[in-house]
Order: sequence, then structure tokens, then C-alpha cells
Amino acid sequence: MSEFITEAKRTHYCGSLNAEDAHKQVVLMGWVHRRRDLGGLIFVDLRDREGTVQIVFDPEGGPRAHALAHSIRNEFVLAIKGRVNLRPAEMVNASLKTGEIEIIAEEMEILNEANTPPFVLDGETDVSENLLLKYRYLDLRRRKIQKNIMLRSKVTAETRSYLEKEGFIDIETPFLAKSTPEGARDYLVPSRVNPGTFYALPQSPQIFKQLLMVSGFDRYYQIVKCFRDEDLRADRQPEFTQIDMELSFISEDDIIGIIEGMMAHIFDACLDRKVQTPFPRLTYREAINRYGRDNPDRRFALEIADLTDIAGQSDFRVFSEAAQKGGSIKAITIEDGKAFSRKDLDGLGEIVSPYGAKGVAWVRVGEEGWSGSVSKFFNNEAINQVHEKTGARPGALILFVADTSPAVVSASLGALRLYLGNRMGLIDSDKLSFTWITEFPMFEYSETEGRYMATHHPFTSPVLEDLPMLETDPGAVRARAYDLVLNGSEIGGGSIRIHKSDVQSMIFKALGLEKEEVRTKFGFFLDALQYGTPPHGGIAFGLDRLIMIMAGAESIRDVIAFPKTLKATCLMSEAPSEVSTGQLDELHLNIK
RNA sequence: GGGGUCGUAGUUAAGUCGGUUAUAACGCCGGCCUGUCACGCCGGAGGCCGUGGGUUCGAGUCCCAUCGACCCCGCCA
Repeated sequence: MSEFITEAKRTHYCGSLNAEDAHKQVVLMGWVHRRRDLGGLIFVDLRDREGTVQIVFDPEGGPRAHALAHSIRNEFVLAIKGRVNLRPAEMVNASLKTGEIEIIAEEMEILNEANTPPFVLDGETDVSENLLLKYRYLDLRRRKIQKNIMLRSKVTAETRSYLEKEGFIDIETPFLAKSTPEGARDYLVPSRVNPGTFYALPQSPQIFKQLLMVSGFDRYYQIVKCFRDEDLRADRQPEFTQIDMELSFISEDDIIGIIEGMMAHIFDACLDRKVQTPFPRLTYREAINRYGRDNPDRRFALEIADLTDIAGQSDFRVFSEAAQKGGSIKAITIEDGKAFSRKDLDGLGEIVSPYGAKGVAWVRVGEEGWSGSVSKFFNNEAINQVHEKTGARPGALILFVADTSPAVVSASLGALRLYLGNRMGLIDSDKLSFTWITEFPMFEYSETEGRYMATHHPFTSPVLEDLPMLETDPGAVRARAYDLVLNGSEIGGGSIRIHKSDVQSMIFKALGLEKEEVRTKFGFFLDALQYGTPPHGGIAFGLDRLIMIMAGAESIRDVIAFPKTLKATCLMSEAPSEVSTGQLDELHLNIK
């Protein structure tokens, strides 16, 4: 067997060759993507990270290589020395990037053999995720995932270059940190040298980055792993990556401007897509009223109308009761009601029921008036008022949701709106729709905790003019917080922080945290605020979600090289796993 | 914590009302083939029907439990 390759250097990537390379002598290394053995003539599609190219083995061009080529199988690793041949016109494969050329193999070496893979790597077959995750290293050979991972690298590189240019300093913060109350469940790490104590893996570097502002670094950023021990979703992993930043002496508008520039730069540099700035802004209240949620997908309209005042007067008990008990009645109007059959309408209840709504009431708007389940409860005057508010015209369909809880109505219609947008094909997947959501409420009342909780986090600055309401009506206090929403996903969020220790203490008090608890958990931080803390604020982006949208991926797992399952396990390495009693002893741990 | 979808050759799926030897495609193995590119043609091997229990003369199919993957609600400051 010829061992020429051990001496030779690779000259090109398979996928980067084209007609301009014609007649060149090349050395390629890659995996056998597919072979077509015609007996006297053998074709192999050789694959590397840049793509595939056709290798031709014929007895004339390379007798030894041709003889050896009969034995190769899928996923073998080959080194090929050959000549780039311009294909005759009738043999050009237009569906292949390298389809104008092929490589006539003069020498070939099998660098390694391979077992038959447990699934075909052609990207055509839908393989169960179970198997893909177990053999993730093979899944990662597939073009689709490989492209996503390479896009991710490009995005982080462009992010760094933009932020460095803007004067940001990359500073690492600890992974072994202190467990904090509030927020998500922590991943804990036992300390061997301090028996009975634990570190927590950070949910975000929040406190550290604020301390860096106290230290005077002025502009900080980090592309950093964060950890949250909560139940997972299609867009949530237990460990995920944030683009994290913090700035001193700035206002909301400064941060928003920098981020808009960053997004424009990333999309231009990575996807060659121009992004229109500035991005539109919506207050939280407006987002909930018009779209039912604080992460509205504004690639389509289909807005929600508030009909509480009108429908609340009707004789329909569900409506009148909702209105009387502080709830609301809201509706979405569909212009072309014919697209929905009676059966379709009956099915809508399933869309809203997970959000607590009892059902969806509907009427069809005709030339002569209304028909449908609740039409008889509305008189002509009410009908005209509804038409005015919803813009409904003959042929339209009005879908109502009513509940004694306004939050249930909003969440239900928010979900219904998305369902309808999808079903009616209103969502243009090529569109990029950025929106800032501002003026979040500072606190939300938690039924389970029986107290107010920070909507964003407890270091967020309240809007100053709302401060007097801190004790009288905490739910009405607005925060100087902002989220960036892209195509219905929250991709980032941040706030102007509290930089005065007395205000910070007031917030802890409003959150119902005991003085001693605050002292134990945040004492060092409150101290720091008293040593000349500049006004500051920041933002953090979910890198994984951003890449998902940029790549058009349906799952966060498609943009992470080694993701975990919904139960936070790794099917490939089988983490987490049990450890030896010796290890437990060292850590002073007993397992129940 | 709650609700849902799924689990049958290596892979993806079909499997009727519970009834003979569990199908197909792709992949795999062998043979033929000098212009294929999802090559083609001929032949072949390959099954713990996720696991455990139950009902039944008889279970891939019905019931219960359990494991796993996925989706949603809660949760995720």
C-alpha cells in the first residue's frame, strides 16, 4: 500500500474546490459520504466540514487506488492525491456546489476504517433524537448541525470584535460562586475543604459585573456559561451561554443604541442581512394589551382588542361575570372567517385551555348581523361598538376569550394569536422583527410565595417617579428594564441598576426579605454600593436562542455541540452519574 | 409537580376487529456492472415488537405499572 500521504500535506478542503481549481494537483482528506461502485469505475463523495466533492477512481488514472477503492465503505477516512478535472457539460451536477468538477484519484490511502454508522448521515432521513444524542459525534458530522455550530463561532467572533471596538473589556467572573436567594434553582458544588458548605454555579454573573462597574472598568463584556437547575424546554438548557455586558454612566438609550449597532453588525457580518435600526419600542403594558404577551411576534398583525366595557354589559353570564369580578373580555378578529369550520372553532378551546381559559366564544359577522354561539347576547348598539373596536366587516370571525383573571385572558389570546398566525400562514419566516419591550413592572405578586417577587431581578432600578408607590402599590411600580424581542423570542434583557445603597435596601424590604437574610446573602454587595458606585446598567443576551433564530433551528439542541435531554442528562457520556463513596466521604456528603 | 405525543429489523415507518410464518423502504453482506451522483440489476442475512406484570385458548394489538425521548403548562429574578 502506498504511504504517500503520511508525507503529504492537505492542500484544500473538499467543499471549497471549484472550476477555478481545474487541472490542479490536490491532496484531500475526509470521510466517505457515499460511494457508487460501478465495477470498472468507482465514485466516492468525499466530505469534510466545507462540503463534499466527487472522487473518481478509474484503472487508467490510478490503478492502485482503483483496486483499493473496492474495499472502502461509508465513513472511512481517506487521503486522496489527484487532479481536479473539469466535468464535461453533460456530467455537471448542478445541485452540488462542487458539481462542475471532480477529482481523478491518482493515489489513495485509507487513514482509518469505520463501523457502519447507526444511522445514515445523509440528512434526508428523520432519525430519533434519542439515537442522535447518543451518537452526537456522528450527528455533528451532519451538514445541518455543522453549519449551525460554525455559524455560532462566527457570531461570537463578530460579537467580540464589535464590543472590543466599542471599548468593552472582556473579564472572566467565577463559576464557583455564592448561592443567591430569589431566581432560579442553583446547581450546587460541595466544598471539600469547607465541610458542609457549597458553591453555586452562577445563574448569571450579575453581581460580579456590577462590582466591576464599582471598580471602574466602565464597559465589561463576557461570553459566558450560565447554569439554572430548572425544568427544560425546546429553547432551554440547564447550561447555556450569555453575551453579558455592563456599562457605567449611561442611560437606557445609550445601551439600546449600542445593542442595535451590535445586532446590525452581527446580522450583516454573519448572514449578510441588513437590519433596520432603530428598533421599535413597546411598553410592557402595550405589548400585553395588543399581543397578549411580553415577547410578541410582530412579523404579523392580528392584534387583540379589549371589549371588556362592551361585552361586559351583555347578558352572557361568562362575559358579565368576568367584567364584574375585575377580569376582562378580549378578542381577535379574523377577516376571512370562512377559513374556519365549526369543527375548527370547537378545537380552539384546546389552544387556550393550558393557559387557564375555559373556552373560546365566537361570532360570525354577516351582512345582516351576527351568527354563532354568543351572538344572541348582543344588541345592535353593542354589535356596532364591537365592529368599531375590532374593525370587523361582513365575513369576519370574532374570537372572544373572557375570564375573571386578565392575565389568563392575555396569555390565552397571546397563544391563540400565535396559533392563528401559524395556521393562516401569516408568519414570513424570512422576516426579522426586533422590538424593545420597556417599562416592565418592578414586581409581580407570587401566589405560591405569598409575596411580591422581582420581575427582572432585585438590582433593577425602579422608575424614580414611581418610588412613592413602593409601599402603597408595589405592583404599579415600573422598572427601568428592557427586553429585546426578535420574532417572538426574548433574546435579551437588561436594566439600569440601582447604584445607591438606600434604594437597594428599600427594594429588598419591598421584596419582604429580612434584614439579616439580606446581610448574609448580599452584605458584601450593599457594602460595595457605598464606596462610590457609578450609575450603571447592562444587558445579557441568550446566545443559544439568538443562534437558533439566525440558523432557523427548531430546537436549542441544534445549535449546541453537546446538549442535554429534557431530563438534563447527556445520553452520550451518561452524565450525571453516581460517584464512589470515597468521593462522597471527601466531600462530607451522605446520600439518602 | 401536571397534561400530551411517541417507542416494532441497524434506521424510518406499516401492521385492520386480538388469530397461521410480523411487512416495506433505506442501510448492511455477497455477486454483476466504465459516467454514476439518493447509481442500477440479481441474491442474502437481519426481530427481547422499550421493560415488567395482567386479561385471554391466543397479545405487536386490550389493561396496569415502569423506563426513555420529545412537546406544552407550572417553574425559569
